[in-house]
Amino acid sequence: MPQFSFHKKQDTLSLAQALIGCELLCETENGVAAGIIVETEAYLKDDPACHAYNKKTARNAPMFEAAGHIYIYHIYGMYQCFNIVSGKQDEGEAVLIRALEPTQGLELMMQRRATKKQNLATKDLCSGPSKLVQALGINIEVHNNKPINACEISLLARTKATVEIVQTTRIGIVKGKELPYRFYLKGSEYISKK
DNA sequence: CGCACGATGCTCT
DNA sequence: GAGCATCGTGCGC
Repeated sequence: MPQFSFHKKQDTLSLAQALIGCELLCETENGVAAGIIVETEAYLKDDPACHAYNKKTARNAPMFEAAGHIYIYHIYGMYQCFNIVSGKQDEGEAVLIRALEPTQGLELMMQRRATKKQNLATKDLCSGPSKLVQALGINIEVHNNKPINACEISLLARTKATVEIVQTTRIGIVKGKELPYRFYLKGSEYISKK
């Protein structure tokens, strides 16, 4: 399986689309879990919703690394979100991975995502940015600021020749709400709500 | 099914 | 001290 290759010239919006259909894997001591990326959001440097919009800080520092680095942050106290850094070095852009279609390690994902309710449906395992982080066993302490494909997390090239992609505004933000920077696989039942 | 709300703590002002 | 790129539960239909 060929790895996804990052091109220096590829801008963040085009990367956000290029990632749709690629497989994301995470290997831990418990095994491998993986899924096809079906939903992404781009965060650009002149974008008020972007974590790198103001200043470089301890939290957003990974966003200023080279394309292909991993940027993970804490949100709402109990969750984490996973991004792939894009743009040029020091530009501060990234793509948020919002949903996956589970492919490997379904049993493992079930255990990691277990709640009070039993038998979580496959389509609910990775249908949100923090859900997929849980399901894959991604952790800020372990994976933040590492280069993808040179650590426990791998990104494989798309196997289908073409995919149909829909573009909309982003979800769950207030600033920059009108910008059409969200992309998802047309017709997928694995994307996050709305 | 949809909607409203509370949990929970890191990050930056 | 306020805000936050979220999620699960509980309730009403």
